[in-house]
Amino acid sequence: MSVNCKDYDFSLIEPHWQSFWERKKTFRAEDFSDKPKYYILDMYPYPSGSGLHIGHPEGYTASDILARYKSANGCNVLHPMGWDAFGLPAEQHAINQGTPPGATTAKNVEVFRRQIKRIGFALDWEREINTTDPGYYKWTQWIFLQMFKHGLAYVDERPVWWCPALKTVLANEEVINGRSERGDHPVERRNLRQWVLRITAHADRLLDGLQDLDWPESTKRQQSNWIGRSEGAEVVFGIDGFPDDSVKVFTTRPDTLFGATYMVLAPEHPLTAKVTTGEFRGKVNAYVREAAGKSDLDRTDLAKEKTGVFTGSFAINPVNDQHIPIWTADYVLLTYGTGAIMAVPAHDERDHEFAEKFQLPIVPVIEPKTADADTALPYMGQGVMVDSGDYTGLDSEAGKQQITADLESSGRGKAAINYKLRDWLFSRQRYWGEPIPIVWVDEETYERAASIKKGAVAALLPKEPITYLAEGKVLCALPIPETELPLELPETDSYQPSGTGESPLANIKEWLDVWFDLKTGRTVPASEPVPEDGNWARATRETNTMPQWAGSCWYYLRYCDPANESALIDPKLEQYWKTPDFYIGGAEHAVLHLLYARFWHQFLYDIKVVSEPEPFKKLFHQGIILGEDGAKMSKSVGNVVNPDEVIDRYGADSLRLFEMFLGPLEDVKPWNTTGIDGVSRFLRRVWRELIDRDGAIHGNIQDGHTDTPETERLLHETIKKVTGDIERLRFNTAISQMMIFANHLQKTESISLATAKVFIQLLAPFAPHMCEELWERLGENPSIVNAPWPQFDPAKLATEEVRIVFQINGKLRGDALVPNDADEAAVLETARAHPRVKAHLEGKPIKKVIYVPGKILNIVV
RNA sequence: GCCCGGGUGGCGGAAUGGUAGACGCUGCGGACUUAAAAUCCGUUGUCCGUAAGGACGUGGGGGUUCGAGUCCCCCCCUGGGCACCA
Repeated sequence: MSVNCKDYDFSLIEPHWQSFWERKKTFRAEDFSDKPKYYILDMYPYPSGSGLHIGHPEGYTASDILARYKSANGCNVLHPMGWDAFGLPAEQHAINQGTPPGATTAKNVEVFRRQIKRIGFALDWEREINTTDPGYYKWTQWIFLQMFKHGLAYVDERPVWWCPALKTVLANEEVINGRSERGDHPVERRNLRQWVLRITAHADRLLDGLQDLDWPESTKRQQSNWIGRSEGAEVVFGIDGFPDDSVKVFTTRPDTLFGATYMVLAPEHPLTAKVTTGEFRGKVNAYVREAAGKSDLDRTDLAKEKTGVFTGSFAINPVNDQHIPIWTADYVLLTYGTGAIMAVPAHDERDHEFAEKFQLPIVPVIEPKTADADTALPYMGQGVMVDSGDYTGLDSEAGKQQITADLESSGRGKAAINYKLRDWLFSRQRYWGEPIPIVWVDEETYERAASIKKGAVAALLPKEPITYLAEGKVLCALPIPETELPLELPETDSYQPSGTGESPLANIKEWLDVWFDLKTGRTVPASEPVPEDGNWARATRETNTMPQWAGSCWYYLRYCDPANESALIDPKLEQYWKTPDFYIGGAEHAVLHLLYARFWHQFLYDIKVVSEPEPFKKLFHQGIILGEDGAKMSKSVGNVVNPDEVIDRYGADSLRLFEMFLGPLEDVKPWNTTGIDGVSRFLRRVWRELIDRDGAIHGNIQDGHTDTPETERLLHETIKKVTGDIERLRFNTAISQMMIFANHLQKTESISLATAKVFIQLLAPFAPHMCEELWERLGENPSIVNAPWPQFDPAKLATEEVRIVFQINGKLRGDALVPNDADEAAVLETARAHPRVKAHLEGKPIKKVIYVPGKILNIVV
């Protein structure tokens, strides 16, 4: 039923059709439909307290246009929405205001849902998910347990970013220039017990898998750089005076081994203290202490000037037995390679800078091959080896192979590959995250649990126990099996961090200390008596929670089977929906989310939960919308545009249309308040052309009317252009074309009803509310979504005459209409008759004529 | 420093090597109106010219081509990512 209004009153039309779609479940995705499936995924939002901002509807509108277009093309479209709702802000709100994070989150989600529904997206709301629902995070925990079982999760005491203000540990990626990403507080290094995921085990697969993905090249390159694979060799150096020790270094240039004039150990390298000789001990100790106190920021960004001290010892170069001094310097990182380098100042920039400063010898061993090459040192390119013993004269590439092979056969080295990628620090000392489903027991208890045949706990144990040393006692990790999941967050009144590096959960004693059934994994508070049946032992729960990335690593799978209580996803549904066919979201997730999710997906592939090796075949990044002043929108600058206000004033269809009309989807572009008047005018004009002042079909729209050839051609041009532009996500030019058609409509006496309907169909994915209303008023049954997408007829695009442009020496001098099939001679004749062309040809012999049929005739004189 | 993008009217932007500036905004002039809003018509790259027309014009400099915003080389500016990764 259409809306009772005569004018284009979006405030009535939009809510009407939104409720129609909801009642009729218009956008419900049908499991196992015979239609081809098309799965469109938006990066789901974090429901912040400030509500939807103008950037959200950009990507969502783009995916929505595609969803509606695919539906009209006969696809069974899955287009879901959900909430990435764990995270620090709700917890900080709890600390400040005392409101439980769950309550804050629920409220924020409600606001987001209402705001998103107001924009009229073709979403299947029955599949809505929320990462903080126990029914959802049960499976996040389940995946963690599988990783635990397969040896991909481990515990390590390691230096991490500690933020004193937030009283929590941050991941590398949450630290920007030595300050916390959230809150901008200073951070420092501290050693803490952490859960770590072995993402490095997937380094090669994560790199190789990129190849076949239809992703923006820059995003692939960013991931590839992040993984940072480099090939080279590990070389073993002896140490003079320490016959039982040796130092391994990693180098990508084994061909420069003869140019190694000193060695550097990272200050934290275990051998640094050991090889330091008496007279240098004081200096070295002081240097190491100082380095330990420095943040990575100080060690990298600010340390333009290289520092370091000599240890007093000498390393022995395996290729020529040369003794070279061993230094320690903080430009060598413990966490990359072996934490030690051979320094080749003639062929490495950093080593060169260091050698110059400390007056260490610089020995060139590679000569550029081309004569005109820059011979200044350091020379980092390839070339011919010189002063390199038996290898002298070899090409550096060949020398690399040869030296590596020789080192390998003499046991003094081997080919090696290194990555910049580090294992993923996976624990957070926070309340508002998924609890890690682990309890800690002593060694003896662990043995008991491991020995229980057919025990749910024993079935999840990794090959090697995960242990750590606490106050002299070894503690072992036992999993809480699936039957006991979800492990829900306990309720509490205090969300304050413990301040000791442990999460607020550590303060909840009743939850923390339990009796644990070593067979089934059941738990009972330790304050209660031990249950009589079972294999009970005392245990302490893990208090760390998972990082916010966890939930988003697999959410796209859950949309396919959101309510399943017995599996993450039903295999049959996984087979049907597979992975998203199209994924859209911000480029800020180019590395982290997209890399972590790929890692989890690859793991799920290995354990046969999913059947495709990669989660996101096709990816697109929408650009950021800036404030009207060209600056990033921010509350403090006061240039934030609120979508609710835009909808109040112009309607959701205008908002959608304008977000798409601003410019290319992938571009960063400024908002423009007056610009929205243009698209709003366009919509009102379309309405007025089709609907009379009394609300009925306009008199100019006539059933059975024969359109002029011009109208017909323009209609088919528009079908072609809009269709092609949607396929290529070029929505701004699709809208331009529809504006051109509307402008024509206005200048045309009458058009057929059929033509009007086709035009409305083209516009419907962009402005769905108004088009549903018009569709019905033109006599069709809703929903317009179900009408098959219009096809253009190439025959209708052809014209009998074409405009040929005349150029003389490449300069435009006129044009004329010529018959379609005119040959060069005929066109040239027409051109020569053209007064302006004639004037420019006066007295000049024609040297050459270039004729491009249908386009141009260029006369060279 | 390294790796990616991007520089086109007053503004957002459009242009398979073939009419640069589509479409929209703004500005200006006009119609309708008592008035306003809304709507409609015209106009809007720069310079010369009354006009017809001409010259110039896609960050700068060179090149390829009958023809370059588009392809090649050098440079400048700008946005993003990484940053002592051996």
